[in-house]
Amino acid sequence: MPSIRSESPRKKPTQARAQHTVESILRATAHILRTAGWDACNTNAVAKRAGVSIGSLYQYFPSKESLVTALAEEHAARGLGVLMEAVSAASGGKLSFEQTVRHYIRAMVALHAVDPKLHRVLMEQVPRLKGGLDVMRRVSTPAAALVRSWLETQRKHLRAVDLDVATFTLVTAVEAVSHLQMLERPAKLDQELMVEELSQLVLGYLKIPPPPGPPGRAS
Amino acid sequence: MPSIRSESPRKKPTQARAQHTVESILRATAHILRTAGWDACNTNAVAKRAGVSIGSLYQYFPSKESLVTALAEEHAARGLGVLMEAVSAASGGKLSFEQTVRHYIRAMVALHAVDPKLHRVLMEQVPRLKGGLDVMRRVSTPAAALVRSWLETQRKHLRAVDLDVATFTLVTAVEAVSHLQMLERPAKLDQELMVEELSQLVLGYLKIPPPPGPPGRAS
DNA sequence: TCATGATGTGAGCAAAAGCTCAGCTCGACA
DNA sequence: TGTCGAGCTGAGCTTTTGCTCACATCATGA
Repeated sequence: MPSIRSESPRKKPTQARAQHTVESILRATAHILRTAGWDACNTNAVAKRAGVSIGSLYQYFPSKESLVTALAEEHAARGLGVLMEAVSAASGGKLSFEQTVRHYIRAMVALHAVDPKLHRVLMEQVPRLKGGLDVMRRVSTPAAALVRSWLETQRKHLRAVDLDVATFTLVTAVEAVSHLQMLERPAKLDQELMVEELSQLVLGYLKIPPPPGPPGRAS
Repeated sequence: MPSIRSESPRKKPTQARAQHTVESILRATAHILRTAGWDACNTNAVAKRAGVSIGSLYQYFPSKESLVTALAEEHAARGLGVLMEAVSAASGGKLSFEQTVRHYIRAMVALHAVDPKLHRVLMEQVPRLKGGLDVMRRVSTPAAALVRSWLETQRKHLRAVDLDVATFTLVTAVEAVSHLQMLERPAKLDQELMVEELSQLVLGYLKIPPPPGPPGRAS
């Protein structure tokens, strides 16, 4: 394993044939990561599954890491796209605060349902690859900004919170819970219930608490 | 990399000298994982850092995986111990519901502060190792049971929730948020604030909501 | 003191996997 | 029909690394 050997930028595919080759390679990588896991994902196996020679693979991806990173980038872009779509769909002003939260959460839960196994492998392995942290940041930063700026417009519904802190807490919690739910699929906990629970979690955290008094509570 | 070659149980150390060897090996493994990461953690490097020969390492750990798994087991046991301690410390009946939640969360946040880098590597890599999922389960199952059984005693403070679902949601969210906070250390978000935010998150999710009416809220 | 088993050593084997390169095919264009 | 370059091939080189084994050393009980 010669670690970092060549970091020269490889040629970009121009002809349709080459586009197809690159696409096959990425699809094969995703398939192997999803079904056989990180350890089984070596460049020879990817090339074989893609139906191209190992040499072709290295024509477009200078290293194994760059291959996985490229796949992660694609995966991340898709995720960010879903979030942006959800935001613009909810920005008509027709939905209440509560309804909007539920809408976002439903989008996130649905996103995690798409390809949870691949998502897991990428989340676990990409951060330690060269450039992997950048890939992660290129999604998480705008995603957080999107959430934060929405929260900003909803100040009147919120208790006194620091928006940065609240964004961090909410994004992390929603991501983690919906991710793990997809992987472990606990009995009783289907997607729709998950949306409900996460909405409770988020709303309970954000909403203005009632003045203490009447409602039955002890201590 | 001969994958699975020998799975024979290796001898358990009996003399003090051997105990020390085993301990050195585990400490070296932890050190390398923490400071140099998963890729740098090969058996030769571990042996070198531990100051023992590679042969000695294989006398006690039949494979690289068993070595990491053993470390994970130790790490996990420590974590479960902290939780159990927190539960017994809070079981005097002197603390209110809110105070107890805060007490648990403080313990969890403190736990994640101990060795976050190592924790991250183990959480990311152990699940895919042979027997790794069992190690994870041997902590997460009793931990969840502990939380669940406490919630059960607090029914009168809770809104109508399925305890299994609530346990899953809370444990996952608290773990993920405190873990990520330690790794990213966002400005503004110190440990004490984290405890506060997570307590808000958990209490907002669990507590009986107020009857709709007077308190200022829109929509 | 000696025997015996536990413990420690490290050169080196073998397999895995990243990656190269010399030469091939294919297709667009003149 | 010929040229030229983009694209494709796969045997095999090289490095890494998990792991073995023949031998040395240590500790303990008789």
